[in-house]
Amino acid sequence: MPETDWTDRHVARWRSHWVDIHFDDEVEAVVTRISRLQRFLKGTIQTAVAEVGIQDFEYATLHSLMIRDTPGTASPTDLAEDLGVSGAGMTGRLDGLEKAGWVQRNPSPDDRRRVVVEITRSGAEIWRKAMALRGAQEEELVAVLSDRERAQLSRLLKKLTLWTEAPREVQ
Amino acid sequence: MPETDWTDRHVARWRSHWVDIHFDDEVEAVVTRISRLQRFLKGTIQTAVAEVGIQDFEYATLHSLMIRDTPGTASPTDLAEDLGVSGAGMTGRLDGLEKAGWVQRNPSPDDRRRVVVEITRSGAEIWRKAMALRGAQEEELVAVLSDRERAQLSRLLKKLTLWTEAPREVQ
DNA sequence: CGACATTACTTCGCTGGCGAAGTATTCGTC
DNA sequence: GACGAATACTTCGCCAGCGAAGTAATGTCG
Repeated sequence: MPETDWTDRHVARWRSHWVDIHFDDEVEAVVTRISRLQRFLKGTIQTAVAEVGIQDFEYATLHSLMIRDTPGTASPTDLAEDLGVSGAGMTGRLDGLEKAGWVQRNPSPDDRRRVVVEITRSGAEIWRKAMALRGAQEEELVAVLSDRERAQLSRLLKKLTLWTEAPREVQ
Repeated sequence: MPETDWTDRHVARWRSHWVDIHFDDEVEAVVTRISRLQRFLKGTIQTAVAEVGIQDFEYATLHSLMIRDTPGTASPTDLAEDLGVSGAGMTGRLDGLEKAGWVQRNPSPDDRRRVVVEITRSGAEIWRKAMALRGAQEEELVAVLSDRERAQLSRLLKKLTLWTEAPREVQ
């Protein structure tokens, strides 16, 4: 008897209760598993950042600062867009990060409307620590797949992301 | 030249900037793509529920009520656990849903501490409408894969979810 | 050059959600 | 069967984030 995961049980339940609603098992399974994996990953980040004494949204902001083309520096607007938060929300985040000494806000020399956010030494340090913990947990997860499977999964996921990222026609 | 997605560019950027940090490209790619797909799916739900005039967390609560073994009825605690919100948060959500007439709170006959949440006719109706819109968009996404690829992806994802759901040893 | 639109942030009022404390009920056990 | 622990919610005070309005600087174009 093959092992079942939460999603298998979910789909079976659905099948028996909602026979009248149009519903593709395989689609629902893929979508549900992606959601559940993301929930798990969110949990790993949560424990990783808690360990170094930082909050998840603070880590996310530092992370976004570090993974860009100009590592460690960006405008509040860029960060807000990357992280999917509003401008107002980013102002609040930066207030907190600045008070904690993890970033610094400087006026832009070219454009006096602009602000340049820069990560500090201690900000980069705490980010690295959280990164390491988080990375280790992610590797543990993906380690259940062989190299071949990992590449296969990556390829299939990329087919989906390419579609989501493609500019959509406006009807 | 093969097409690149956001994740490819992210990994390449990482490679060039952070050569000193331990980092597995394939792991990062898988994890990042899952996150980005989830973000996309969250967006599709957002537009679907907006169309029927309901908020995402309201939809999620109704959904959780409907997909369980006893469709349409549950305790606040069950719902809170399923949805990953606190008890206090669930009280707030139910207050809103009840005021909108989509659920009803009744005292449990067996245990006077308990509350039985039940979906109303209009609650079930609005849930179905949102479901249909959401389902259509998800099918559109997964349709970029062939049947064979879809099954393959589902199988690989299941390998991961099984691991995440397995009871972990306490060290 | 000057008026109007646009851009880049910040402030403000409000809302969803959290953890802790509170209330009521039921369970366990001596 | 009485008393302390556990369970099931709700209330309370607080915080992150949102949209809208506000402020200041820069573009645009007649």
